[in-house]
Amino acid sequence: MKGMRIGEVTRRLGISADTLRYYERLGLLPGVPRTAGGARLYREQDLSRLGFIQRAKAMNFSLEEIAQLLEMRDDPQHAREEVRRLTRDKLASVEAQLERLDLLRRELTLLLNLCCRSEAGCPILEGIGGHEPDDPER
Amino acid sequence: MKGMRIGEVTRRLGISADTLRYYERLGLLPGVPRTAGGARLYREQDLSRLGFIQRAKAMNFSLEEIAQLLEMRDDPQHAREEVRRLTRDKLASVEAQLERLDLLRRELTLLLNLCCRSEAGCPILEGIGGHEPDDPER
DNA sequence: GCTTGACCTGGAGCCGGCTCCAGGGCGTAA
DNA sequence: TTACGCCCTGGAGCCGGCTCCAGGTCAAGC
Repeated sequence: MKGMRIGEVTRRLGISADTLRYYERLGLLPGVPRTAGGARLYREQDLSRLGFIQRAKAMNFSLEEIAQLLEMRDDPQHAREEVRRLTRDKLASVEAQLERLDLLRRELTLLLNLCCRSEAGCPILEGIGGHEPDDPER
Repeated sequence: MKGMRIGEVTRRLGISADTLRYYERLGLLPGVPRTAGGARLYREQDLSRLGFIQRAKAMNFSLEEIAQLLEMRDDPQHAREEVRRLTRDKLASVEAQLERLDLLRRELTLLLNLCCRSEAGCPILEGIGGHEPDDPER
């Protein structure tokens, strides 16, 4: 047995067959051999590559970025600086997103706390809206 | 003058005319009056509604959620519980996202630090990949 | 009357990342 | 031989939130 078929891979890695074929079309997974009948036969290195893709995805890298990382993985000699740059950029964007979300969290928390204390009106709607709702009578 | 035309609104709020019409199609902005010639005439309450939409968007509410918030804003009597539920849900999802991102930030930071110290190999690629890259020779 | 600019409409296109489908082939078992 | 399950392909559809386009109307200025 020189490899496993696509159904086996979906069972092992939890990636759908459609997605596996999609990755191949994108060029993320080149050179997967076939049976005489045309079925894909994934080798160990193909599974390893797919694992890499899954972990990079879990780190919020896009498929395009993952394609770059894979290129570097295939040729690590001249890659270190680039990998670091990509990683630094990703870290920066993650940190920016964290900051935005943290601000958002504080605002939402504040609104909820206000809402618990308020007797009349809805502080959440007012908090978002600034002022009174539309008055259709005027 | 009973209102401003769409170009004026885009200048004031920074929302494109296409987007304004799109919001109207979605039902977020009903009942905008027209000139005899068919041009939209936005009133104060329409601008206020658009401001509400912008702020809710900045709080990561989707347009669908914003539609619900607007309904409640239009009828605040029976809305408080629902607004609070929506806000609580949003807060929960923001917190979950924050947690994921914070983990990610720590992993990326760790990889970058490793990379600065390492002499051979690329700890980032190895960190994502687990083990050796594909060997095309075998 | 003509040009210019702002506006209108319905519909298509874009992004990323899948997901689904029709219509076929391959291989094994009964 | 027929049925079944797995696999193949190219292409379309989906999500949200716009964005763009062609072709038309309206209003003001010269």
